[in-house]
Amino acid sequence: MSKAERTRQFIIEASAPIINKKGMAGTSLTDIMEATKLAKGGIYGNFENKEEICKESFLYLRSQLAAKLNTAVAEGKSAKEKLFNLLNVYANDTNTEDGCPILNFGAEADDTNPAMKEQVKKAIRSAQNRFFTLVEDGINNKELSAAINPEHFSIKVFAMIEGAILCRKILGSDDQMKIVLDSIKTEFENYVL
Amino acid sequence: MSKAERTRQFIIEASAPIINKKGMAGTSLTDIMEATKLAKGGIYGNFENKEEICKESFLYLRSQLAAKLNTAVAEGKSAKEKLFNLLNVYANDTNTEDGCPILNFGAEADDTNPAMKEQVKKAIRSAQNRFFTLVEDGINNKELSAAINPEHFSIKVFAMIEGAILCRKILGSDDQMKIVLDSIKTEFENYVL
DNA sequence: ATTAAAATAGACCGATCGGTCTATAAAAGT
DNA sequence: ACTTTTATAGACCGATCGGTCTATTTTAAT
Repeated sequence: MSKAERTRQFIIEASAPIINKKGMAGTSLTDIMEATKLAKGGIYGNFENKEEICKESFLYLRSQLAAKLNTAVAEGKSAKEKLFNLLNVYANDTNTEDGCPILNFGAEADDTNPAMKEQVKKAIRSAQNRFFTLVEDGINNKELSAAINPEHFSIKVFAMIEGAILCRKILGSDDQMKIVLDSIKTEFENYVL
Repeated sequence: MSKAERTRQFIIEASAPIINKKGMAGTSLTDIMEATKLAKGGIYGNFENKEEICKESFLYLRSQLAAKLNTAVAEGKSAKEKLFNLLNVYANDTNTEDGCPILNFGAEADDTNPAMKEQVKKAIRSAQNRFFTLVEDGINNKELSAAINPEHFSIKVFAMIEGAILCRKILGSDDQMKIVLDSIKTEFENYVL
């Protein structure tokens, strides 16, 4: 990895949490310069513009979270264990400390930034697909009743979790997240054979 | 209503949809001047600063949506009808065309604007309470089984709808919203006596 | 160690930001 | 109709915005 590549990566990792917190429009280059202790030249030698930093920051946050979620699933031995592990990642608020990047970037990008919106779209599909595959595999393995609809379940669960993340941030409490996750678990249990 | 009061209200109504779309940081005074066809003096004669415009815009959007939702509930004759009417408001995307203000303002305000965050908190509580009261009344009226937990139900439903609004905006499709709302209806039916 | 290439600092740019102030215009009270 | 009060236009402000460019430093190849 060349110096520039390392610097580029360093800038992304330093900027991502700030942009996730303050938003794309709300984060200035000064913020990024302070976080990286780099001057303008150091930043713009590695990125074309601020938007590129935002995009790469989102992709970084997304991949970081995805890695945790995928590991959680992989470590589960049964469909139930996989789902519960997965939900527990969301339950642990240090994993989405500054809020879910899908929610943060999505809410800002929807009407203003089509390229970003497209990236968020991919992230949503991928997150939902993680639930979908888990359930579908469970059915195929005869671990789960065929009565569960993988598509509907994955959509509902993802929506509920995103909503709960919003509530957690604004209300400043885990209570509702716990209720939501417990309810998902309870419903899921009905389909475990 | 004095001229100033009317102008103030006019500014709010013209600004609210823009701020809801582009965000607080993303909306400039130039945007507001263009939308209102007013000069700086006209704006700042009626508001102390941009933040006040943002706050009032949120309150306006919130009350507009709340009015629709409350009407929907009021027009229902049974608990079931009330809930279904309520859900149908969310289903109709013209009502949350530029996204739910709770989601838009909440995602932006959480880490940067404590005063705004407080307003969003109230809005969440109020939205959840609408579901809660509806269910509780239904139980008291013997319309609903006491097996339904009003608190859990209201939290789950609110979270799911907010998540579905996000998905609708980003995915550009109503499909997931429909699935979510249908699923809420189906679950609710289990408790209708 | 020397040199060629790559990467960074930071002065600088025009544009735009939110916000102020005064002179004018529009309302409203008499 | 006249006057006083209120409200708005728009020039103006310093600060900050994202971004460029060159001089210098750092890295890496020889």
